Amino acid sequence: MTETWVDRAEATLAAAGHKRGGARRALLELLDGEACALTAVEIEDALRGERHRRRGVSRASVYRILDELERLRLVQRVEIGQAMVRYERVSEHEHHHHHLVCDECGLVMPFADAGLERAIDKLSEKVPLTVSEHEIVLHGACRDCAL
Amino acid sequence: MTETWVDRAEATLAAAGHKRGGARRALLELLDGEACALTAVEIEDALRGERHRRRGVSRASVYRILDELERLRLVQRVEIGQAMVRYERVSEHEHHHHHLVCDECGLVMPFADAGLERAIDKLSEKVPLTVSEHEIVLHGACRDCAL
DNA sequence: TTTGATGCAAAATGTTTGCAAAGCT
DNA sequence: AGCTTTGCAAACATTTTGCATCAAA
Repeated sequence: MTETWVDRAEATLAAAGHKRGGARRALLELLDGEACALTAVEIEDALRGERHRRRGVSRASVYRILDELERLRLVQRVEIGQAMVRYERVSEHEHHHHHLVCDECGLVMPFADAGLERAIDKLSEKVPLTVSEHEIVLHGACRDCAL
Repeated sequence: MTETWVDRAEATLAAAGHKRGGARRALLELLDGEACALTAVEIEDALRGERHRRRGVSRASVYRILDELERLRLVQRVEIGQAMVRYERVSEHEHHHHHLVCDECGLVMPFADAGLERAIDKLSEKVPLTVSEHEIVLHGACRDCAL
């Protein structure tokens, strides 16, 4: 891969008429390194922590930036029934995935399944809605909690 | 069907040691008549409106009652990315269904698909989680909004 | 030097809790 | 009577907004 997600995001933002900004850059870099969905508070905390020489970003900015990234389809909202919304980057190359949620401890894991995607795609054409996205969440108990 | 959902709910509640109450009864009757998921506020408003000679129920009670009904698996939470949680009754007889959401106008519609359920059930066994429930949401534009 | 980006604080929204009054058994 | 249920208001948590300041082009 020659273009990182951060690069694509920056390009998309520029094309949409945005100037650059340190807070947004830090947030993009954080999301690029995350495998799965984070909440706004988790993002804020991760950015405040000094690891990776990142700068702190105010919560309002976290929300504003995520909102704009979502509008540009660079991140997607993931709702998994935990009161808080989660966000994760949308990658062009990687496989689309969904989420497993442990209702005991709150653990969130990604999963992907080609058969399921096929079933959803086929279904999407038969439904009274022009489908643009779909979200699947499996709830249950993770291995640790199921003991 | 000889037993309504309201009857089953009342019986389940009684078995769990609950006394009867007018607010809960009104809420049960409302949910029984609803085809799809409602938010707490929609429930409160529907109950305040005098149609069906229903009584008003305070918002705190709406939440408390829904919470208990969810614990008893009489209603289920539905999260469809609209900031508010929705609730709908769980029927033993009717087919399990999922949701279509119009991101333009907020319309929520139910749908069911046996093939999809099969795919999910099969998948549920292969995943590192003891799956108890699943939720599928298709987002897009409804017929009116897609014009 | 104009326009967008950001931080801070206040406000708005959705949900939960504490407590006293009312209702069920 | 002794318990649960309910309403009201206050508390809470998350998200959004207003406004002044700062930074990019």
